[in-house]
Amino acid sequence: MLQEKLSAVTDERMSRVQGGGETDLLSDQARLGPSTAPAIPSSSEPDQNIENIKVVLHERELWKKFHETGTEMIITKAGRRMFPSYKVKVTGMNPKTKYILLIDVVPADDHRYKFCDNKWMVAGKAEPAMPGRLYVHPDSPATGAHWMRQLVSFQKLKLTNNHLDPFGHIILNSMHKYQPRLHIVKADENNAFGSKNTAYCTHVFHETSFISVTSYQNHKITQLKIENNPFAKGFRGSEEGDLRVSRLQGKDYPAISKNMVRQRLISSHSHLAGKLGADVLTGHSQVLSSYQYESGAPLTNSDSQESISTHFPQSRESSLLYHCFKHRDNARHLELGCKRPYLETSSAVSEEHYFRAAPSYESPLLSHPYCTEAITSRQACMYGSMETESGSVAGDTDDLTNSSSINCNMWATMQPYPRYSVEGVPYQPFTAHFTNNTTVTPVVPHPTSSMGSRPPADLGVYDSATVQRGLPIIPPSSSSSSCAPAVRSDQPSLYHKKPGSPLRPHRNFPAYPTQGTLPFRDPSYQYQVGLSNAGTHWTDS
DNA sequence: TCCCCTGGCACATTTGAATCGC
DNA sequence: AGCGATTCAAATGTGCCAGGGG
Repeated sequence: MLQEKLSAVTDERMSRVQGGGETDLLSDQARLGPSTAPAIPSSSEPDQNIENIKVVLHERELWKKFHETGTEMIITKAGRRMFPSYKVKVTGMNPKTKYILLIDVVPADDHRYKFCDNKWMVAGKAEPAMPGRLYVHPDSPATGAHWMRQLVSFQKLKLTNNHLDPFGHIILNSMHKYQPRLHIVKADENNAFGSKNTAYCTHVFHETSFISVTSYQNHKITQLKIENNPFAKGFRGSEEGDLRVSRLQGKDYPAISKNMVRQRLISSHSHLAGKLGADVLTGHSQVLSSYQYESGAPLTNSDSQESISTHFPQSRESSLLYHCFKHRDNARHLELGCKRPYLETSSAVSEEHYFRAAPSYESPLLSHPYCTEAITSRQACMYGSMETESGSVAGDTDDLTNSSSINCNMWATMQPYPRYSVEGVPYQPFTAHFTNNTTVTPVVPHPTSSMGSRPPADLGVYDSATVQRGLPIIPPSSSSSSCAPAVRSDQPSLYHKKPGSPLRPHRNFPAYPTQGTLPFRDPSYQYQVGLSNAGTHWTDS
């Protein structure tokens, strides 16, 4: 359910906020003016409005450094942390209200890239999207006071290229560009997942976009990592960071890494080209910059040969996508929004515990940066078949903390390319995983049935039935009825519907960890199979 | 041949248990 | 017995590189 809610981001109001890396809706409105930023709906509880939450990216300058160079993130089979790590300072929360903070990583476009001539170039069309997953902050759910008390760090988030990753890491394709997004979900006893008052907002910092790689391509990025990452201190010690290599190889002379050679050759050979690239960075790249992305368009230029360095503007105001969504209407809207695309569900599997969401970056959102009350008419599909479970659970959740068994959770959701869903690109199923302390989850998949036989999410598209049950299904090759932009009418469909699509195992989960059976530090511990239902009670952390 | 990925390596940091003293 | 500080080993996180596969 949460997944779907989050996915609904694409179909909901999104606003672009600039400056300071802070998602300040009010200031954004002031900047954008009434035409693009409707006044915030009045509320009887202004302090509790989730739209008042401000998020500031920690170490934004460092992020910008990487961004200007072209951030690369290593992905490995075992999972690799992000560096810089994703940390934010949150303000504006209601100290007593409980929130869930989570991150997903969505494709920035549908291109595959290659590092050529010292810059990133489009190398073709993106491979099928990986199974979408969410990383829920271990402290979730926690009170606003908790989140605001200190920096919120997502440093333990890991990226992997293992399509069958059993640890719940975020699965990405190598040589693809991605954009992390922060979601803040308001959830407490009176406003839990699945409730009609559920509210959440999404924050996107463009500085945090990156290209996933299995080994660093840009030597500058390598150096930045070495210089700034404490774990890479062992590679410091020389200006080029290659002294260690010489030591390791027992050489008396500094070794030149392959990468360095390549970089230097490139730079010397294409000095002019590099200059041109720099111009690109500083020039029209800025033009391409944020708006395209924010508007839901791919960041990359349509020209397949154009350097994507344009996507890493050298300097620009920190811009981010801000999306605020709030359920004020009854659940009917949500249900309608979800059911419509998935009506012809093949109720086949009972893996109804996965959330799927189909967020998109459709431009219409920009034109209506924020509009909470008006959203109900076009609620995105945020709820699958959560009603049943949520309803039954809503009241026995006081023992969330006690029921250590539900420490981790994971669910699938749909993740479309920003605007490609219209073009038939299959949505990615999302699998969120709650880390150890998470006790509240939108849904509770059965450890054995749901996870074990889970369809593959890498190409996942859900039919109407599976969506309601949270079941990923094989993605249709293309579907015009799929995405929000295409169906953005009253019942925006964020999912591709392909009745009869066979279900495929999401991945080969070995034995799904059961609650309390895994060592706390065991990676798999984070990925509890079970997802508690919506409407669970929140406990103070 | 080229590009990309994998696994192993050495080094640094982090974590947590064990120990000690108060 | 309880608490805090310290120590130390294991676990974890890094980038680099050789080698392999498509």
